[in-house]
Amino acid sequence: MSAGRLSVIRQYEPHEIEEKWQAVWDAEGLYSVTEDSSRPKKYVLEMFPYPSGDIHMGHVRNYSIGDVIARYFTMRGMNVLHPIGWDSFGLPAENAAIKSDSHPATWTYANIEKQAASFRRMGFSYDWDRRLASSDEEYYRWGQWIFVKFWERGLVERKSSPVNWCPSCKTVLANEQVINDGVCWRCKSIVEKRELEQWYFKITEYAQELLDDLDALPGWPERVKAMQANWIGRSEGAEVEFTLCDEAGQPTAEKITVFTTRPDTLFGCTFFLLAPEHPLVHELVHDTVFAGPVSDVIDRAAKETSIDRSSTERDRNGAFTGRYVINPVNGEKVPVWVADYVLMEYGTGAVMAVPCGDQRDFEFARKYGLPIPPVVVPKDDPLYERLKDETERVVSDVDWESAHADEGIMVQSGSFTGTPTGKHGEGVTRVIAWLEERGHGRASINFRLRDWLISRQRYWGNPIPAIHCPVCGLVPVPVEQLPVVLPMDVDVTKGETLADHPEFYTTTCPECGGAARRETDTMDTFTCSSWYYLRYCDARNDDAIWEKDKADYWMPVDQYIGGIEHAILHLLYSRFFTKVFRDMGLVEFAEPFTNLLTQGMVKLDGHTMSKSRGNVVAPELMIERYGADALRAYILFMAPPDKDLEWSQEGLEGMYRFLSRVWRYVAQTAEASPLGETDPGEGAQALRRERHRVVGKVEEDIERFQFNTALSAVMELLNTATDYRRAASQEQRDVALEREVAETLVLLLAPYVPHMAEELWREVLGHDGSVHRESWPSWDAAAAAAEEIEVVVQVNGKVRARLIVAADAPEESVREAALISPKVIEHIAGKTVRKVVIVPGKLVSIVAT
RNA sequence: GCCCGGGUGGCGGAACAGGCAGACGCGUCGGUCUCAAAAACCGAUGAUGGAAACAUCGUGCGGGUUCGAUUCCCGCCCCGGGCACCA
Repeated sequence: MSAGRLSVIRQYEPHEIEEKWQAVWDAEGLYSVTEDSSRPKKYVLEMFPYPSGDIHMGHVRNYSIGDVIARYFTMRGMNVLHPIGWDSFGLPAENAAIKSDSHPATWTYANIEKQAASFRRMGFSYDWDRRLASSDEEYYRWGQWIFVKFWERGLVERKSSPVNWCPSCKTVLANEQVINDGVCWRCKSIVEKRELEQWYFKITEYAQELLDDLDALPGWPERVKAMQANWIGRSEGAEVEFTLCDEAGQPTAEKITVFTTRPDTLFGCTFFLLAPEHPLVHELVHDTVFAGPVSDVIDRAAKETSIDRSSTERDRNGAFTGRYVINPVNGEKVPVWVADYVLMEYGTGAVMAVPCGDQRDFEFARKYGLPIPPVVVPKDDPLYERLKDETERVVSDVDWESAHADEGIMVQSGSFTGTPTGKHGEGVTRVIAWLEERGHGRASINFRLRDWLISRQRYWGNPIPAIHCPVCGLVPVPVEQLPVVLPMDVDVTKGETLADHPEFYTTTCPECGGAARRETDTMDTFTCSSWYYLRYCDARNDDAIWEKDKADYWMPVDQYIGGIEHAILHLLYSRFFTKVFRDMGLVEFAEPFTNLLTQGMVKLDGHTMSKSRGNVVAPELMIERYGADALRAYILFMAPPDKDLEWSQEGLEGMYRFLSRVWRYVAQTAEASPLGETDPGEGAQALRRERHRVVGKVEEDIERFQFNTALSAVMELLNTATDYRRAASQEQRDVALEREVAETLVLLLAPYVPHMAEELWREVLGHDGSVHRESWPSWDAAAAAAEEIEVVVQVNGKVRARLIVAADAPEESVREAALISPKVIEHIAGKTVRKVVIVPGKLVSIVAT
């Protein structure tokens, strides 16, 4: 094209420009921000990375999404905070140190530098002044401060209970960190149960609010909210107290409380169950003939892994303890059994068994020959007619195949007989009222959520600031003595932890001054990531965790971007921290992340890229070949951000080709004589319309995160522009319009391909300032609208003709034009037109029979 | 079992809010340029039939609503994810 042109147009060479602009932006401080009350703020944040080594495609995708959003908001006139840091405590550093015979810190900080360099090469618009690493003393000291403050608020607890132990990581794990039926979230080993004394954050105190406030997060994916709601697992029901009897059946002073969602079925409780781990079990059977069989059940349960325990079709085992409890509703003596399907972790570890209404109890009753008296029957069951007026128990067994857990009518249930009932039925309310009046129970809510186990028996983490004093007990390290510095002379290659370092743990009690021992466990790394987004607001503050005004200016995060794998880990913990901070008066809001985008995975051949599978495509290699800009644009072009995508090298080449075409178009436009006449022709008008339409489209698409279709629209604009240039003669070209189109292309692409856009803007188009300080191009809906439009004509639902009509043509004339078009006449020949539907500006639908 | 997603050409994907299914890109095929190739550019590309005009079919399956359904409703199938012996 443009044959005979004398000057040589520069080609698109990403490597000649990318590093150059990265250095310029740094020097100009382009992405440093401060609070500015005159402009609306936006806080755009991607989940900070673990410094695992080289960056991978998942990073490229995550951070490219955030970068486009941040740059777009900046162009829209917002004051945008877009920080980066590293989640740099954690086990992989210890493992790597052992392998390479070095120190976790060496490995960690080397990786941080490596990743930071990669992020710079990608051209991400971070405010590097706010950079942080959670393993820095200036950071983790505030994590310890949080621990002490939580302690003051009664949110820290040290207790003994059955916990998850990962034999490979050699540490305990929180419930949230045990995934897929009992494997460690990090190393995928099968987790064991151990009874250990550990540190907890009392997240359960916030269970209700964590659940309720999900409704206040319309900007979160439904999927994530559903997962959190599931995890919190709220159940409504009642606590019921059963009095324990002695061997002779005489009531004792001891009461055992159970939680049930179906207090309306109390009359059908024919046995009572305790979890094998229940503290009372041993005492009940001690020195009796029942001790042997009960121990068998306990031993068997203890040997099972969580995998066995959760397998569905599983035999239920139990043993009678020889003891009884009294059913409060009818005074009946009910045998107490130990059963392996009762979980110590849920409710009180004791269950009232109602075999007619619960499938597990039903199966257990059948196996051990226990009675199954029906107490809730559906009206269509033959038992209903027989029992509908029976208040006393006359039937003690059913011929059912399974338990009846659905709605029905209460029978054999004393004064409640005849009451309709079910999960939320009238019977439930009435029985609860009855129990409350007599002091046998109360309405109650139970949560599946457990307290957050935060102690870890590993070196490379934030030391728990607590002291064990033989006199004063557990004492927090006073805040003015913080931080408890993690010593660097621990040799993890020899398997050492803080517990092997007397220099570390030997101390004095801050209360009594006596000899004491420092806590040697470190905190779960998820405690570090639960508040980093707040620290970015005031990252260099040495006097306070953050200045409240700064946090209140920037927070909450307007757009958070990260992987779905944190749906109930990091995202739940961070919500909890934020609510506590609010109660402490540190912030004014209750939720940290207003909008959440969970990006999909990057796959190759249908599998996630992984070193072990050997299907990793290295981003660095792609940058070398095609430049960071093409990589950024391409990873966004492949699919909407929340969907998984399949990597394709050919596709990346296509993106590079597109960028080269943009480059050529802009370069040729910049060279063209600006003296061209204004071209009133249809081609120029169409191009002008397309320019306006595309700006509007790209704007709309970015705002709903459809980066793929936004880029498609830019491609369409380029296609229209090159078509126009080819079709228009040299003399008639509207060079001013082409210049406008070229600048528009550069501005629209600036968030995606920041280096190329900058080079074209400053060096090729000759502007003084950075394209990244420019405003988003304006557009006008009227200018985007065509004067003439194509209207489709359907006859009986099939497209038979197309009409070109004026955009403002009245319906009646469109109707006439449709009915007289030759194709339509052909298809309605011999038929009667029954109906004509006109959709303005779109189509005419003719019904003829 | 319960709760979320999803199913559209050879491939990635598009279709705002019931209105031309397949935008845009990849791949493939054909062409221009070239001694030749690469690059670049131009054109074709859902399936079937046809030389073509065109016709019929087509968004997981079966129904329904509607002038008109990828879109709404009912009933299924398949795939992915979460929870699950939770009382």
